[in-house]
Amino acid sequence: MARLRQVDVSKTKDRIVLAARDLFWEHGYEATSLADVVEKANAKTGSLYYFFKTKEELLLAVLDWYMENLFPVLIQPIIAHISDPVERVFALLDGYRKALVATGCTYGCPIGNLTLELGDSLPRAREKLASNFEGWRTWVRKFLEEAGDRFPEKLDRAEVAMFVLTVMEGGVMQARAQQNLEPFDAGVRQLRTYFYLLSGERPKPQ
Amino acid sequence: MARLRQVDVSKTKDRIVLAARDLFWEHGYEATSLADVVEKANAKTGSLYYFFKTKEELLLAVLDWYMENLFPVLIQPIIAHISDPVERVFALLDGYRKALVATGCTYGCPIGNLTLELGDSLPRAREKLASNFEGWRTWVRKFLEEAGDRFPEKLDRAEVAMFVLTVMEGGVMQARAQQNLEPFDAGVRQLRTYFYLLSGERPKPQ
Amino acid sequence: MARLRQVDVSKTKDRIVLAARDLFWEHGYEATSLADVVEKANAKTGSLYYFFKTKEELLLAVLDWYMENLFPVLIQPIIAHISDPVERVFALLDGYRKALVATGCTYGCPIGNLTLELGDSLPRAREKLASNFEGWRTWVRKFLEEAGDRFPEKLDRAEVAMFVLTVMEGGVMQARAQQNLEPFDAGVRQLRTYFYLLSGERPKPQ
Amino acid sequence: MARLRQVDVSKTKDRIVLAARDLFWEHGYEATSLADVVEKANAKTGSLYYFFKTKEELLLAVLDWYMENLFPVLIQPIIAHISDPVERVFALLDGYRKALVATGCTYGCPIGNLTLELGDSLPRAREKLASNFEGWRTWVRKFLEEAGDRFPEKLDRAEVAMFVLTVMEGGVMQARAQQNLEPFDAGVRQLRTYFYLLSGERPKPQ
DNA sequence: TATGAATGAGTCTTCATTCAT
DNA sequence: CATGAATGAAGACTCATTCAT
Repeated sequence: MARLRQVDVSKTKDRIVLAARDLFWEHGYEATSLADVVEKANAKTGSLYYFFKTKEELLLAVLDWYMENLFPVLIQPIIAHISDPVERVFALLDGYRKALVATGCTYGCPIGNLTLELGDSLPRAREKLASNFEGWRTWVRKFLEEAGDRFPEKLDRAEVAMFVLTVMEGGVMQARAQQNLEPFDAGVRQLRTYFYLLSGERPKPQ
Repeated sequence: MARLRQVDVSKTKDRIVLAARDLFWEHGYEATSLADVVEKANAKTGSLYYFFKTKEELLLAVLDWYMENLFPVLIQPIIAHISDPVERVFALLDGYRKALVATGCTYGCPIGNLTLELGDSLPRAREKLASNFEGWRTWVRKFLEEAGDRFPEKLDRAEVAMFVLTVMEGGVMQARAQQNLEPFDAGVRQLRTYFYLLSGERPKPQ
Repeated sequence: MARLRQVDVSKTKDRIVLAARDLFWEHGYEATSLADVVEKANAKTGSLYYFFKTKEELLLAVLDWYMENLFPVLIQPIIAHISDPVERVFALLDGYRKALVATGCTYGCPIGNLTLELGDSLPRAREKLASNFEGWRTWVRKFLEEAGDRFPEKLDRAEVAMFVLTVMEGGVMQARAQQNLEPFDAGVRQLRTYFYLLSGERPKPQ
Repeated sequence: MARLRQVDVSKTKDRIVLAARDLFWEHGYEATSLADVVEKANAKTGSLYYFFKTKEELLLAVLDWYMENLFPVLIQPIIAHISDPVERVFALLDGYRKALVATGCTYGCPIGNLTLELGDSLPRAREKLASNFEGWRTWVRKFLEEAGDRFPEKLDRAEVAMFVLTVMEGGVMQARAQQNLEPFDAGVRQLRTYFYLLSGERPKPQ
C-alpha cells in the first residue's frame, strides 16, 4: 500500500520538493526564490529549512526526484504500450514533443535547462544532472540493443543513444527559441533518416 | 586625430557590453549582478544606466553584439582557411570544441545557455536568440549548398543545417554535464557518418 | 507573566509603525526613506519587510494607527476635562495650536500633510485619510449636537463640523507657511464670531 | 509686442519652468524627478543645470512664476467680469472649484500642496510660499475694502481675507481626500452665511 | 515536526548633480 | 547656449539563511 505513495503530496517535505521542481523548471534555479517555493508548496520558511539545509540541497532533492521518476513516469508507460524497440526510442522523443505542445514551446527539458544554467557552479548538482542524462541514455541504449541486427553489428549502440539525447536536447532548445515545433520535428526526421540509412535501407524521400 | 578613435574600445559603453557578454556567458543572466558588470567594465552604476535603461536592455545589446560578430569572429576565419564546403561545417563545430577544451568543458554556447535559462521570460531577448540561431544556420546552409551534388538533390539543406546546430547544442550540453568532450565528439562522429550515408557512401568504420 | 506583555511597545512591528508615523509627519512620505525608518525604529530592513510588503503598506498601517488613536489621544482627554460641548470643539482646535507652538509652527496636521502630498497617487491611503477626516468630523458633530438649541434647529451640524475641520486645516497651513500662529488664531477668532452670530448673539468685539 | 510674451514657450528655460510647475503640482516636489522635468520640457539635463543650479532653485523659479501670474491669471479676469466686490471674492473661490471639477478633485492648490509637503525643509521656498499667500490675501482684502460699509466698520478686513484663504484651502483639502466637491461647497456655503450674518442680515435658511 | 520573527548583504534602479565640449 | 556622458550615493525591495520556541 504505502509502496504506492512514493511521493505523498500531503507531506510538507514532498510538497516542497514538487513545488521546487516545477518552479526550477519554469523559471530556472536562480530566478526561483525560496519564498516562491514555500508559497507554492503552502509551507513556511522555517519548514523548508527544517528539511533542507540550503537552496542547493533542495535542488539536489529535486534532481533525485527526477532520477527516481525517470522509469515510472517516462520509461514504463512506453514499455507498456509499445513493443517495437526502435519505436520506443521515438516514443520517448515524442513525450518531449508533447510537453512542448502542452506548454506552447515555453518550457523544455528540466535537466537540460539546469545543465546549461548552472554549468559547474554547483558541482554536486552537475553530477546529478550528468547521472540523469546517463540514466536516460541507458534506456535508449537498451532499446537499441533490443533492436538486435536491425543495425550493423559494429554500430556503437551507446554512442547512438547519446546521439539521440543530443538530438532531443538540441531540438528542444531551438523549438523554444523560435517558439515552434519545427526544429524539434526536423531533428526527429533527420534522426529517422539516419536510422534508415544505418539499417542499410535507402533514405526515405523527404 | 580624434577622428581615428571613433570606435574606441575603451569607451564606457563598449566596455560594459563586453563585460556583460563575458559574465552572462560564464554565470548566466540571473546570476550576474550589474554590480559585477560595472566592476569588470571598470565603470560606475550610474554610467551603466545612462546607456541601458534596464538589465534587460543590456542583455539585448549583448545579443546584438553576438549577431554582429557571428561573421567576423566565427565564419570569416573559416572561409579564409578552409575551402571544402563540408569541412567548413565541421570546422565551425570544431570551434565550439576548442572553446570547450579551453574552458575545461565549463562554458558552452552563450546563445544556447541563455535560450534555456530565459525561456520566454524576456520575449525580446528570446527573439534575438532565435535570430542568432537563424544566422548561424544560414551560414551552414550556405556551406551545404556549396557542396552541390555531393548530397542528394532532394535533400533539404536548410533542415540539415538546423540539424547541425541541433547536434552542436545537444553535444555541448552533455559535454558540460559530464565534464568531458566525449558527448560532443560522439555527436560529431555520428554526424559525419550521417553525411557519409547521405552522400551515398558507406559509413566509415567507427 | 508573559501574558501581561501581549501588547509590548518594544515589539519590532510597533516600533516601526511609530517611527514611520513620526517621520512621515516630520518630512512627508516621499522624503522619508525606509532606511530612516528602520534606523529610528532600531530595526533592520529585512524586519520591516517581514511585516510590511511595501512602503505603501507601512503608510496604511500608520494611517490605521491614527484612526485607532483619534479617540484615546485627542478626544477622550477633552471629554474628560471639558464639559461645555462648544468649548470641546475649541479645545480640539487648541490641541492643534499647542502642537504648532511645540514645533515652532514647523509641523502641522499629519493627516492634512499626507492628503495634500499624496493626492490620489496611493488610492488606498487616500481612502484612509478620508476616513480619518470623517472620524474627526464625527466627534465635532457630536459636540455640536450636544450643544442642543444653542444653535438654530435648522443648522446642519454635520456641515458645520466639516467647516470646523476646514478652518483648522486652512489655519494650520498658513501658520506653517508664515511660521507664526496668527493665521491659526485668526481662523479660530472668526469661527468664534461665526458661532456667536449663529447662536443669535452679537459678535464679540474683535 | 514682446510685452505679450511674458513667458515664451519656445525658450528652453521657460519650458523647463512650466514643466516643473505642472509636475510639482501633480506629483509634489519630492516625487518629481528632474529627469521627469527635462523629459516633459523636451530639454536635456545639461540645459536644466545651465539655467538652475539645483532642484531647489528650480522650485523657487516656479514659485516666482506663481507670484507673477497671480494677477494676470486669477485676479484680472475676475475684475474684468465681475463688479460686485463681495462676489469677486466668491468668484475667486469658484476658480478653485472649477479646477477641482476639471481634475476630478485630484489636484488642488499648488501653493497649499507645496506648503504642507515642504514645511520648513527649504526655507527660501517657504518664504515664497508665504508671499504667494500674502499676495492672494491682499487682493481679497482689497475686494472686502471695496465693499465699504456692507460690513461693520470694526471688522478687520485683513483677518477676514485670511479667513477666506483658510476656508478655501481647508475645503480643497477635504474635497481631494474624499474625491468630491461637497466639503468645498459646504465651506463656501458657511462662508456666505457668515458674510450674511456679518453684514447684519439674518442667515439664509440652509 | 514545524514556524513566526528577524537578519543584513545584496538586488535592480533612480537620483540630483558635475563636467568637458 | 546647450548637451552627452559620467557619477556614486541613495532608493525601495528581495534574498537565502538563522534561531528561539
